[in-house]
Amino acid sequence: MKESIDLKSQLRQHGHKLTTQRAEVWEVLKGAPGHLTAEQVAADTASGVNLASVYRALGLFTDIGIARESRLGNDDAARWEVAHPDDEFHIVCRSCGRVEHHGGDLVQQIRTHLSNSHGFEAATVELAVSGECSRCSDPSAA
Amino acid sequence: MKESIDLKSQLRQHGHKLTTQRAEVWEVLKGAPGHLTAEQVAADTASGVNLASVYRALGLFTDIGIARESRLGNDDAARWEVAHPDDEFHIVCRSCGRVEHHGGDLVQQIRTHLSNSHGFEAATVELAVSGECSRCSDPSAA
DNA sequence: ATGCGTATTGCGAATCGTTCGCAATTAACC
DNA sequence: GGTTAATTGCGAACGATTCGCAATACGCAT
Repeated sequence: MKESIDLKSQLRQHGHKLTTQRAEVWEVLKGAPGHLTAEQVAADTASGVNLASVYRALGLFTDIGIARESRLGNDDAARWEVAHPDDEFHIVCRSCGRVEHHGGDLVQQIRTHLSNSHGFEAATVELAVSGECSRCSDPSAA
Repeated sequence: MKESIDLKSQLRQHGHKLTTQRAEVWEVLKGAPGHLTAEQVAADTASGVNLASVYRALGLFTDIGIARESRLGNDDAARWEVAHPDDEFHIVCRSCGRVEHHGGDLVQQIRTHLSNSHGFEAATVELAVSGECSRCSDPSAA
């Protein structure tokens, strides 16, 4: 079977080593439900990878394109997640605090619109929406 | 003639005083081309308002809804601007570094899409796009 | 398997943006 | 003009992130 992303080869491709710490950080990131702060990642690593090293690993993953960093709404700590193949965006429910990912073509539509109407070629599209998720605005949907 | 926003009455409405510092911060914000960091605002005030006070003023303006805070892409400092009546979004050119505002119905489309397809009622929509603006991707447009 | 050379780690100190505590000041109302 | 509570300015405190550097571990060749 094929793992979504082969960390070792990705690192090698960019001239970096596969270390146990990087592997652990990657595992945590892959296994996490949503976005994690560096601190959360550090706490979840099997051997308690040093926070500074976690930052370095996450920064590296982001640089080589296998992770994505984002700074949601009001929060002041950055969060990371595995880079999904396609654009996606976050919606933050301000009632329950949940952060959900949304894929779909919305971001693609945004790109198209910007390109057509404004001649702007979007490299990254970061969309953070806060509001009431269906679960919170309509309790019957719970 | 009618000023876009009457600072004094806005403050009063929410039980706050109009101080010279707040007025200066407001002037800077209104007169600024784009988003400013707190530090930039402080530097631009006529009498050199203290940075902490600038933060307090900006926070207050944001709370009462007459300013808007945002944290663009890679930058790690928050920026503020006068709250425009409608949703808008920022596009950051990674070549020239310019930050442009865009109004239009794009954000409204996003709201509609989220509401219709996901039952999510968006309160705030923050969209930050980075890429190449037309000026940079096509030098002839300069 | 072993050793080498370099990338990487861990630690603590440094940095940056932002907030806090508190004494001195000042706006709003009489 | 006087009273009083809100606000300012300052410097210290804070949390997130980065940096410097000695110790360590990976990848490669042997």
